[in-house]
Amino acid sequence: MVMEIYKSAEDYLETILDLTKRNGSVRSIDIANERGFSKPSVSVAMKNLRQNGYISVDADGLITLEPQGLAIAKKIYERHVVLRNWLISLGVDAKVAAEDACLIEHDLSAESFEAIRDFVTKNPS
Amino acid sequence: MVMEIYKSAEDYLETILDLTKRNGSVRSIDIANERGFSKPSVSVAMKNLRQNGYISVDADGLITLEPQGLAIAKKIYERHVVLRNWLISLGVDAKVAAEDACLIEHDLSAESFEAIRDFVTKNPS
DNA sequence: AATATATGTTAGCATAAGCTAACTTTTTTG
DNA sequence: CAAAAAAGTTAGCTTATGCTAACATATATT
Repeated sequence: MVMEIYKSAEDYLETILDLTKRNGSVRSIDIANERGFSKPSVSVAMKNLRQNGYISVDADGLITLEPQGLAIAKKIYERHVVLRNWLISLGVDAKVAAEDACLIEHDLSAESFEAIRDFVTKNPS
Repeated sequence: MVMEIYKSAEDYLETILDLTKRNGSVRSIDIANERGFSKPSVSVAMKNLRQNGYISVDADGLITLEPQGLAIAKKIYERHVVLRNWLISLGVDAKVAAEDACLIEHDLSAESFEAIRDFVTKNPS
């Protein structure tokens, strides 16, 4: 059975990567605070990610990205950065650009994303 | 109470506008065939759109966009066209561009959409 | 006219993803 | 050390949006 990865899972993995970079370590409560979700919502989401091998959680509750989870997190993170920078280059406010990047970073096909990335690369703002 | 309009509702309204342009008239079954949804799914969705004043349905089952519904349909349709053309101008395959436009046309803020529209207008492919 | 097909509806189910309430467990602090 | 605070979990609810099964109604064909 092929495990499908959902938008919310992608977002959680991206958030874990982001918080790891910023704070050095991540636990459920940090994700809840960062995203504005309740503790139970994050708890259940982490349980799913753990059961599917995307993350591991040590005895102290510290969350680590497993290789498969890290790969997804990096992919979404790259998309986020590229899309945000591209919108900013078109004159969109940085905060709005970041929000919109969050909303579309999951949906774009690889083909479209790569076309945008190439465009941004060739037309630096 | 402010009625919130959901992505699926926006998509249905856009589909109704599209089919009206293409075929002259629309009924539930046309939408089901066009979108690949079951008849009951469309039936329930049309009931909601009707109850919220977005569409009307005559005795023969022909669907008409009411002013509020038409406004939303046009908005999403314009977004679709602009986003699709923009992706095509970046070298994305037309079919993929249309699919991706469908996925992101609901999420973009007005600010980002207008920035893209301006860019496309000033840089015709 | 009778049967077959097409269309529409209702009821009930599934799933993703959030929530609160209530609980346990762990950590901190006075 | 005892009490309080913080963190995590479980159970059960909600909502959007799709589905199938079963039925009703309308249209078309023999």
